[in-house]
Amino acid sequence: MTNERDAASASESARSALAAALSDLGLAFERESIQIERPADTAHGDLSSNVALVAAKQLKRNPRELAAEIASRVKVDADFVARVEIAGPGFINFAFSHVYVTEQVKEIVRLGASYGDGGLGQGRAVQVEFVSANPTGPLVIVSARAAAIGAALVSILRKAGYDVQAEYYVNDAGSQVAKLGLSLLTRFRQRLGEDIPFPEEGYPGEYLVEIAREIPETDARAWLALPEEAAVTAFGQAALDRIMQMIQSDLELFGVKYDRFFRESELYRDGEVQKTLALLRERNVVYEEDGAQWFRSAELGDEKDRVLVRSDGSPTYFLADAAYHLNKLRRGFLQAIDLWGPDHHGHIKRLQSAAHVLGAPEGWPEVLIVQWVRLVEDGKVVSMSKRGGEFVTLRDLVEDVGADAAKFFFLMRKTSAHLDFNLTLARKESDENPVYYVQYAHARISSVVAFAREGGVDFPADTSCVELLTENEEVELMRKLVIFPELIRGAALTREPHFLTAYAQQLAAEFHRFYHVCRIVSSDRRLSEARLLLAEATRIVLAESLRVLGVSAPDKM
RNA sequence: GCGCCUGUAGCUCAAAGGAUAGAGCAACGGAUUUCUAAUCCGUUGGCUGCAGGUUCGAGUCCUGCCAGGCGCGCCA
Repeated sequence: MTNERDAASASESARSALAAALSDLGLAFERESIQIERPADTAHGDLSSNVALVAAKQLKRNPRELAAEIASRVKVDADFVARVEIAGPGFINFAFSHVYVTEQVKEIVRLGASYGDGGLGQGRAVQVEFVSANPTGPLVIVSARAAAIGAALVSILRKAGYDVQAEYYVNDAGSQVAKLGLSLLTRFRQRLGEDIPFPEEGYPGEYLVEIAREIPETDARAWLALPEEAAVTAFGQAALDRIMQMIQSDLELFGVKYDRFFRESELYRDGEVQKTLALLRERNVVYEEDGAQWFRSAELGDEKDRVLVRSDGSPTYFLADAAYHLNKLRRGFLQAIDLWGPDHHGHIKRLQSAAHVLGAPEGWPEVLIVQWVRLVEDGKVVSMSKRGGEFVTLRDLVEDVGADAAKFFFLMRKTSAHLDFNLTLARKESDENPVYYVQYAHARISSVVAFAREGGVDFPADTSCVELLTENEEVELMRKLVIFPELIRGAALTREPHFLTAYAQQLAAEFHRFYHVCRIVSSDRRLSEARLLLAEATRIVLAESLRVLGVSAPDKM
């Protein structure tokens, strides 16, 4: 632990105090079953427990009276808690002491970016696999959302203390490569002036015309001379390589980084697909029917049985996917999170049941469905398909609204919910746009710090002056700062980055309020230094919130 | 037909089973001799799709409807 006195330990302190009070009253209550939560309304204090409400039911007592009795016996650590109060139907509320809150401000300034780093993960390995779009064209909008969410999850989990690997699964095997090859082959022949129709099953996008223009003519002519199947394969590989380059440069443009691009073809090359099939056979979950080999997924909770090997002997995508996940498991990822599109939700059961048969825990891997995105412009839904069979791409979006706004907007909504992306709003560089609102707060602080230094006021070596921060706006801002470690923990546990977009906006709002009411650089030197420290603590937490969301924190705007 | 996701203010969305359901935008009215007005303050706005149930307590969990999206292939 980098920070022993963070808000989590404040909760622990409150829990211990309650447990002692309960046992004082002769009530047997398991310590872990005492719930401590953070009230939605800050008027209800900083921490709250419903233990009296729960106990009252069992004891058939009046909850408020019981709460009063418990509260009167609570002995709290004054370094953490200033007041204990009864409220509502019988909640016991704790208010942080001023000492605790101001100590946290010092702590934030001392720790810098590592404030909020948590021990939740305890260094455990987690893999997050996201986007993994088929390499048959540029990344489209739903992939952009998955990229934003996946990258944010990776950062959040890392901050929460997990050893995280970000991976992209490249489907570079199977029938689509042949389709892609045939498409490029046709485009190349068209480039040579042949008047031939484009295959109906092909990928009609303009990008293949461009690739057909870019590939060296001598190479391509040599491929054309090969037998048809070999020719299609050669063109397919060429298309695949170029498209993966496009995808990687799109991701780079978006500021999303991976630790590994895992190719499906590796699984075939290393015989892992066949080995996986053999393992499933050993477990007696495979049978043959109509010349195909089936997985008994219906017995394992799926709607029906699924084909592993087709009657023509070729393995299905599902078998390869099972092999891929066995590979993940063997790489030691006891936690694996897959982000999939909503059109794949029907695959969750079959994959989890196959993985379970192969030795994974139940419910492994965790699959998060990233719901569809609709683009809205001037109040109307924008069609995602453009001329020539192309779709609005990640690159189009980034060029339109910028990577910061795109990411922030994608992360404002919970992952499982449909998202209407308001292009008109995202384009605006004004106060209506939440991402600028947050970034502006950061820039404003940087500017004020610079101003203060010019005037000879700097961060003091002796930080005890923060005790002077007693104005309402100062206290509210500090209370917002100290919950940051919990937010990281919560976002990591629920796998929901949108907690942090909401938090960043709230924190920015608290700062702006504080700034408006409390002049930072004034003739009172000690107070100026104290406020400068508070501003800096805010800047640190804002910057860190934005960093895990993948959004830049500018010093000037 | 079956399965998954969604339904909250005019719009976009929060609320990890808790207290009077909150923000932003939009609309209207205010605030600056001062460190960034891309800011702040205020007002208006709600039968949380409908009906039951579980619970001390339900927007949240369960059941049934209604509406929208997606899926239900020896495609990936």
